[in-house]
Amino acid sequence: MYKDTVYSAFNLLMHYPPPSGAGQHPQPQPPLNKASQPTHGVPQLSPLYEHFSSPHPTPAPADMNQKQGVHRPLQTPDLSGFYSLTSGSMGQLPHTVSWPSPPLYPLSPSCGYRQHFPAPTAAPGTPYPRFTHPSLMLGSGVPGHPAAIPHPAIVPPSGKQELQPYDRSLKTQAESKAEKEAKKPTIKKPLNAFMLYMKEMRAKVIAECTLKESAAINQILGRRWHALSREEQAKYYELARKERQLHMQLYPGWSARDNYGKKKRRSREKHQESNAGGKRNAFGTYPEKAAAPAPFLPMTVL
DNA sequence: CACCCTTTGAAGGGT
DNA sequence: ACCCTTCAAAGGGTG
Repeated sequence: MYKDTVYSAFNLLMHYPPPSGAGQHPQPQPPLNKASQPTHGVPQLSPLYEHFSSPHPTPAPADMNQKQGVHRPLQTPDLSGFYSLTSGSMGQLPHTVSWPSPPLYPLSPSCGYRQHFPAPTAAPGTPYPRFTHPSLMLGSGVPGHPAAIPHPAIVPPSGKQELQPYDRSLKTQAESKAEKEAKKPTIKKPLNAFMLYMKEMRAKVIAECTLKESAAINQILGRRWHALSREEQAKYYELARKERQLHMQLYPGWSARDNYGKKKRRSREKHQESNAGGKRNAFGTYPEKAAAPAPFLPMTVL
C-alpha cells in the first residue's frame, strides 16, 4: 500500500504539471549549484567495440572543439520553468555531446549485448513498465508527515532499517559516543538523473536481455541513456533536481562529504593495479580500462 | 562477507 | 577553471 501510494505520487509528479503548450520546453538555465562539468575519461576501445552497434546510434559530437570523450550533460532546467513552461525549446538547450564509452561486455544491436547471450524474452507488446522509483517520495520523511516514513536516503550504517538495541551498561562514555556516531543513520546522496533512469529501466533491461549482472546491465543502460532524446533526458534531470532540492530541505547541513570513507573503496593505486593485472569482469572477460586512450572515432566508422 | 564491476552525474577538495 | 576522487543503485562474481 505504501509503495502504491509512493508510486502513485511519483507518477503524478511525472505528469505534473502538464506542459502549457505543445513543443514548449523549459528555458535552459545554468546548473543549480556550481558550473562544474563532469569530466569522464577518454573512451577506451574494447576489442569487442568492433562488434558494437546501437539501435539508436549516438551522432558524433557536433562541436569538435570539445574534448574528446567528454560528456557534457544537459543543463538542468530551471525549476521555476518546470512550473511555467513558457518559452524556449529543447533545441535551445546546450548541446549534449554524449560519446558513450565502448562496452566492456559483449553487446548486441538489439538489446545491447551480443547475440550469443540468450535472446530477449519479453513478448512483443509487453506493457512498458511504469516508473517505480521509490526514492522521490515527496512528503515522506518530512517532519510532521502523517506517514512518518523516513526518507529513503536515510539508511542505517548496516544497511538495514532496524537499529540494534544499545547496551549502555557495558560501554564507557567515549565508547558509547563513538558507537553512537558509528550507528548514526547514513544519509545517502540524492540520486542523479542517470541513477533515476537506471532505477526505472533496470527491470525492463533485465526482462529483455535476461541478464542479471548489474555491471552488464549498467553498460546497456548507459548506452540507452545516451540514445535518449534531450527531451527524455530532461525529464530525469528535472526529477533529479527535485530530488536534490527535497534532500536539501530535509537535511540542510548534509554534505556528500559526510559519506566519504563509509564505503571502503580501493585506492587509486589499487584500482590501476587491478586493471593492469587484468581482473576479470562479470563476464569473465578483461576490462580494457588500462589500455591507451582511444582515438576519437565516429560511430559511423565503427 | 566485503569488495569489485559498470554506468553517469553531483559535489567537494586540491592545484 | 580544471582535475581528481567519491558515492549514489544494483546484484552476480570473486577472494
